[in-house]
Amino acid sequence: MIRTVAALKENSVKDNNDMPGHLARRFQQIAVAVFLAEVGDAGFDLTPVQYAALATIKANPGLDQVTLAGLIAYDRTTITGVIDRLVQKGLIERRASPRDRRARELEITDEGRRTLRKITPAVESAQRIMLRGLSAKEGEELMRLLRKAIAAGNELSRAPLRE
Amino acid sequence: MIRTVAALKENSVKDNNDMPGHLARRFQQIAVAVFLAEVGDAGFDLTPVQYAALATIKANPGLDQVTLAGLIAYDRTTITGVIDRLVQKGLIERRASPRDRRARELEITDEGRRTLRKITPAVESAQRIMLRGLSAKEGEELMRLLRKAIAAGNELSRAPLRE
DNA sequence: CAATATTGCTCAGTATACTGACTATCAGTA
DNA sequence: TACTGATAGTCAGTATACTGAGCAATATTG
Repeated sequence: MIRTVAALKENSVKDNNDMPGHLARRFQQIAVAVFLAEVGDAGFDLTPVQYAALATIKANPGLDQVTLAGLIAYDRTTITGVIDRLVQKGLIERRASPRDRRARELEITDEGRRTLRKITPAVESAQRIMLRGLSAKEGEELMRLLRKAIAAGNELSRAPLRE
Repeated sequence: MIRTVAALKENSVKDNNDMPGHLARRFQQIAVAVFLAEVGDAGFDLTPVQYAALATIKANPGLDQVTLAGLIAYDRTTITGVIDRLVQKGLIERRASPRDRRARELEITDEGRRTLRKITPAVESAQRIMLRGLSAKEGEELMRLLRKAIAAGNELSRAPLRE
């Protein structure tokens, strides 16, 4: 099918399916739904955002909130609530940093470690399901293109990735 | 770099960059930021979601909320607020349907039409910017793969696309 | 070392998204 | 026609995201 601006009806808007922004929203919507379904079926109550935060805290013990936000590209005002909920679920601990009294150090708890371990199969299953329409090669290509587009646009959002 | 499960450190989680769900979130985040920046610079205050709704209402005069939601894959509980805001901005009108007293008919106003026309360059510019890291061919391929993955996962979210 | 700038975090407000429940209405059928 | 089920829309509650503002503490600099 021809999909160029010239081919569109006069006065008409580009079809949603030609808008990368719309496709991004739609794919993300499905990705979240699949994640929640798989994780929920496995008996856990954790969102994709909470999972990424938890996994990153485990991999970087004692990191502060801003660093965590940078590692997963969350806004610093968003991370506050995410951490609140992880603390409330007993999966992490938040305590004042001894070196910088502005900062809070984050640490995973044993319960958090246990949850992370048991939840992993469901998370991996979810990643497979959200790509189920694609061949393995296509899935890899999709991820490659997303990574490339994201790298080029990193600084355009308020919450860029910081290594 | 080798990116297989077997190659990961024991006990470690997959890298975020290997998670299609994470990449989806990140790309969408950038897409929204770029859209708001371009549209804002052009002097308009419209979100991606509001834009898609407005464009779809224009293309389908008199449609009801559920049909609109289906055409752009929004949840029916989300569309209520989106429409509220479009009405409040004077871009659309919502009135009771004469045929079905449960339903509301949606119609674009002249102001909405004018806005849509003037905003289009900014919207198209935004779509280009969010793909600026990719060649034209890669951009097309990314959209193709997203469309394919979305088609296969359409029924997995609460708000599937309905033609 | 005092003034200034920057940083870490939080908060209030707004806008998607979704869950689950509810009302009003409509459609199909016994 | 009375009953049943489905549908259109809304609402309350929760969880991302972001804007913009603000406080406290640290870093920088004249």
